[in-house]
Amino acid sequence: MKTLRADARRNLDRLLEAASECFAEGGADVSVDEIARRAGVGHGTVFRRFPTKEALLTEVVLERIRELTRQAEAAVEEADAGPAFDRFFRLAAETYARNRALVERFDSCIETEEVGALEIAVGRLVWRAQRAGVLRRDVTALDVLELVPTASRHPEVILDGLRLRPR
Amino acid sequence: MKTLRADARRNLDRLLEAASECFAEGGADVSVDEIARRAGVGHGTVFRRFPTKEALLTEVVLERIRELTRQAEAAVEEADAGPAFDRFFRLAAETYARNRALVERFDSCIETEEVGALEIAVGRLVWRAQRAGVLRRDVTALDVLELVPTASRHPEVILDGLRLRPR
DNA sequence: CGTTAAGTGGACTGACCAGTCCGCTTACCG
DNA sequence: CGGTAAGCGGACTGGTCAGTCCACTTAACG
Repeated sequence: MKTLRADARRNLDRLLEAASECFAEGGADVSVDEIARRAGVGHGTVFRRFPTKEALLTEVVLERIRELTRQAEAAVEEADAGPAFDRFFRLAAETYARNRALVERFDSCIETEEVGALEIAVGRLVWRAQRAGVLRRDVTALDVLELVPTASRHPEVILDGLRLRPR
Repeated sequence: MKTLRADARRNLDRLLEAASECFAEGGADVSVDEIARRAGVGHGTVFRRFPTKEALLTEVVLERIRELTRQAEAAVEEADAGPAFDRFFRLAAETYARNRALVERFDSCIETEEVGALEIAVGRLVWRAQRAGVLRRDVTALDVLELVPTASRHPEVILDGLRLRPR
């Protein structure tokens, strides 16, 4: 993306901000008009930056996924594998709880680089926790990611279910 | 509802059948036209039986909930509380997995008699399992029902999380 | 400044959809 | 049968929404 004029840059930032809020609160069904209004621009402006509403939605969802990836990568650096996994898991659950669009559209992003990177990072977390004997052996990074959405309401139950049972 | 003419009765049955399939497969967003087409009736017919699309959707979802209630009530009669709970839980998870509309609309039915009856039946199952020492004490019937949707993909993890940990 | 290309926003289009209406059809009952 | 009310379905309406277009505005640069 080449350099934008200053006003265009400002509008794009406000647009992404507004879209992020709207999709988080109302899910994928909020109208482009609604988003444009919240950003304080005309809705024609939305379509100059993004060819379709879907493209805008995808960009917003991918940004959330990139954030999760950063969190997972940070957790991998922590000393203690068990708590590191727990912390990431709870944090991811909160992120999902605050982003309806993320829940609704995660699946349609499965094939993207971004989700690939997230899976790798979470895979490391999972591997370390299993190695440390605090996580069941039969779950993969993808399983963990699939469990995250529910975990916002019942984190203790899910985390208990994920822990390795002492014999 | 007074007695319908034979053809009207037949159309109503086909309509409910078609609506059930459509909402299960495509969620709440399938159009009334689509449902009418699948039922082999004109869409005007839909609106003579149900004042709004929402009313039809609610009827379909409530029927699924009544089925779950019957299953829960049957499970309460079983001798062994632990397996009875497990079986119901897995069965409910499958029902959710096959019905998008049920997942999307369960919450909006929370105040209905039907969900009340389901909560009571599941409450009995929960109580018996807790009494038998195989289910954690800190979950309610509503918690269990909230966990069901995820359980279609990872039943072992969720069920393990729900089990009482031996000290 | 003045020029100009980049940017803007709102009017417009076409598609879709829930819900209404009414002239035609048909099951039912005497 | 034949009369009739119940039932039917498709044309129609009004509203919403994604996406296009173009006359106007403005940032950027010499």
